[in-house]
Parts: sequence; structure tokens; C-alpha cells
Amino acid sequence: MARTPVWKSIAIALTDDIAQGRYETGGKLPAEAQLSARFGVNRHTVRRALADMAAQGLVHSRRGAGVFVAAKPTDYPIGKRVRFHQNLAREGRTPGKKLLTLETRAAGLREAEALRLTAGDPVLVYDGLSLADGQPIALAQAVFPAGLLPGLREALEEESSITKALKRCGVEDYTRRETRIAAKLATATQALHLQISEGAPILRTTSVSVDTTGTPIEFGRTWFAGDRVTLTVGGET
Amino acid sequence: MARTPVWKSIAIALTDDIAQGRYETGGKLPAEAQLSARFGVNRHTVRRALADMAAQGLVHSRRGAGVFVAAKPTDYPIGKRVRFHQNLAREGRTPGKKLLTLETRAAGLREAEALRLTAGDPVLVYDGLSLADGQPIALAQAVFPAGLLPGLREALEEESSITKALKRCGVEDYTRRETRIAAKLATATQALHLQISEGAPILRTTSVSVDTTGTPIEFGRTWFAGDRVTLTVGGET
DNA sequence: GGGTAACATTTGTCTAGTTGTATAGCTGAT
DNA sequence: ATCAGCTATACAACTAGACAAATGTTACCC
Repeated sequence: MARTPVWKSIAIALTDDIAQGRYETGGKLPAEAQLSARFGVNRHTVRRALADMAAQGLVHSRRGAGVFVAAKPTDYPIGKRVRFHQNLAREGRTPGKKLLTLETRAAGLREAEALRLTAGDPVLVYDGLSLADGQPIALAQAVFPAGLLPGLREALEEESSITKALKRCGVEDYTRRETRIAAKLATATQALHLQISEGAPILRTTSVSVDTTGTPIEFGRTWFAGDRVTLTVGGET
Repeated sequence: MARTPVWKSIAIALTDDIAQGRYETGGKLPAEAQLSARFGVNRHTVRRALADMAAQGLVHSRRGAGVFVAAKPTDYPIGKRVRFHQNLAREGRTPGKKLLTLETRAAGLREAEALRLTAGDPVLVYDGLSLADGQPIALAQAVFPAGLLPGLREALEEESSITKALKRCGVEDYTRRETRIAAKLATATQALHLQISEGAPILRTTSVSVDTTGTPIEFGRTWFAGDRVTLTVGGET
């Protein structure tokens, strides 16, 4: 007759609290010390419960910060028309962006090929962090042909969305010609930005977008935090 | 001529030690390993003795912590005027309270009926643990009509007693209109808070308190640890 | 304003000690 | 022969305390 261990009943109680909405998704749980006081139990026992919940993907902890209710993996549709803001708004989440770097440099081989340029042609490289409800979702790099899109740099600095910035440069619409998906492990830098641990799984997508005339406009590489995003393909989005 | 078993003589010796005041009530006994060394027997034999004493309510053990001398069952008078602090102080024990949760939510059917509200009306729910000399005595849940008592939440957070908090909200006096008593078995969560074993007997009281005008003010449910409390009814307290 | 230094908070990890439970075996009395 | 009483050993579950490492906050200075 194995009675339910203490840590398990704590895990159940906390799971119930989350399910009841007493703690918001993405929100912070009380500190372990507070929880141990609330349940009248040693902190280690609380940690055992939290570890169980973390293994189920219900919560995740950050040393020095706290324990957070894990947000459900975001479904991110990949199709002809990929719009970050729309994709997230549809899921009922608040999209956000953080500009990391914005620079003009010479195109590399890979980039030149994708954008139908010559290696060495000037390209505008946008590095940014995509957020959902304030939580990092993806690292995005977009490479634009600088020669074709004058004024894009300023537009990207001011506008909150790439779609809007492109529109200001005369690109009314654009679609994805191709998207490739691969699974990788996070490097230290990526892990830092995405607030995941080094070596955690990430999804890398590589894409080429073209305007209505079929001219390549953007060469994009995006790294998604593997446990926060599920890519979906096939809806006619 | 059945000789007294070894474990029994150990139990007698320890019981005598307690009676002689060699171990304070509420204090910790030496670890089982130490006792087994002292009596020159196996730890299991000591455990057999302790189990016997625990069955008599003389001691109680907490895994990982030790074996403690049990306090005598507290007499807890239930009448028109039930005040936790007073009830315990009269017995010469030090009352204590620990706030577990405090939330505002919609009233359930049962609660609405008792408080003469409509199901769905906002109620303030107080969950707390009552202590005597630091030992858990009872789990208490009190449901207040949130609409009638603005500011009660803050008062409950700051004051140590419900009576005082109510006074701050203008309730000078209140009495019990009714108390129902039932015997139940402890659930895992209850057992955790009361530091008893799952399935141990508990006393559940359900009460409705009214102010001087007869308006229901509190709907209370309390779970007493069965072997630590004896409810008394009938004194004109 | 921006950088930085100090401080408090919080999680991560480690060591040690204690009770709870399970299994196996020995011994003497009936 | 059986069986209750006890020994022996091992592991699981929980407590207790301490310290390290990361983070967030605040005050302060230039």
C-alpha cells in the first residue's frame, strides 16, 4: 500500500493551482522558500515536486529569478505567407520584437545565391528577437538586398514589423518561395538570447521570400526555442 | 508466565521518562538509533515500542525530523461565541496562525445559500492553519461575502486574528448561528498540513456566523486533527 | 543618462542525519 | 514443526543546514 508521497501531493496541489488559473501562464510561482512554508515542508521536498512538474514541462526555473509557469508551445504555421504578428495574435498571444543589430555588409556566398546577387553586393542584415507575451520565442535573421530596397534601414528601425517596413519601401506583398527546417542544438549565444540552456534543442528554418514579380527580397534564418514552439505546415495559411 | 516483551519494557521506560519530565512535551526524543544503542537492542525493537506509545497518543513522529512528545489533546469549546485565540489561551497554550491562501472568487451553491447570496457573487476565501504551541491543530476555511465587507482582504493579511480583522471592517460582534460536526478521514493534502498520516480521523465542523443584526457574515469549515483536539459543546461559552 | 558597485533574493548543489518500509534470517517457547 | 519476537541490512523519503551561483534591485557617481 504505497501512500502518495508528500512531494507528489504538493505537485498535484500546485498543478491544480495552475489549472485553476491561480498562477498565470508565464507568471512566477512563489519562491521555493515560501512554498515550503505554505506546505509546511522542507524546501527539498518542494524542489522534488517542482522537478516532477518541470519534467512534465509544466514549469521551468531560472536560477536567481524564480520558477515560472511554462507557456504552452506555440503553434507557428509555416506556409506561403508567414507573418509573425498574425501568427501569434491568432493564438491569443501578444507578439513583441527586440532589435538586436542592424548592419549593412557584403553578401556572403549563400546569401548572394538565395537573393540572386553577386557575392560582395551590399545587403542589409537584421538580427532580432521575437517574443510572445514577453517570452523569447525565436532568434530571427533577415538578409535584404540593400541595393533594391533603399530606405529600408530607417523603416526597420522605426516600424515594429518587417511587413510594415517592407511596405514603406514599396513591397506591397511577398510570399515564401521555400522554407527548410532543421533541428540543431543551441549555441551559448543563442541560448542566452532565448533564455534556454546551452545545448537545448532548437528549430532552424531557412527561407527565401519573393515579391509579386518573383524577385527574391528576403533571405531569412530563424532559430526557434524547441520547447516553446511547434512549427506547423500544411494549413493553407 | 508470559514474560513482558522487550519492546514493552522499553515503552514503559520511555513513558516513565516522559512522565518524570525528562523529555519536555513537544520536545524531541533521541533518535531511534541512539535509543537502540542505549537499550542495547535493534532499532526495530525501539520502533515497536514507539509505535505502541504513538498508538496511545503519547508521542508522534515526523519522518526525517524525529520523534516528539505529544501534547495532551486540546479541549476546544464550540458554542455561540467561538474565538480561536481565547479558546487556546484558556488552556494555557500559545495560539498561532498561518495564512495559506487568500483569494476572491465566485460563490458556490453551498456557500451562497449559507451567506444568503446568489451563486456567483464574489466571496473572499481564507484558508489557514491553526497552531497550538507551534503544532498544527486545525485547517480552517472561512468564506466571507466580499461585497459586504470591503477592505477585509487587507485586514486579514495584516491582523493576526479574524475577530480583529472583522472589527476593522465594522463588525463589532458576531456569533455562531449553527455548527455541524462530522467525522471524516484526512485527504493527502489535509494530512500534509496537519502533519498526520493520510486516512487519519479528522473532525469537520461547518458553521455560519452572523453579526448583531442577524446578517450572515462568515461561512466556516474547519478540519481538526482528531487526536489532538476534543470538541466540547454545552458550556455556555 | 548611463554605467557600476553593492545588496538582497532566489535557485542549484552538497553533506549529514532521521524516520518509514521491505526483506531475510535467527532463536526459543509452545 | 510452528510461530512470535527479535536481529541484521538496505534503501526510500524527508528534514536540516550551509554555501555557491545567477538574477533583480537600488543607490550612487561621473
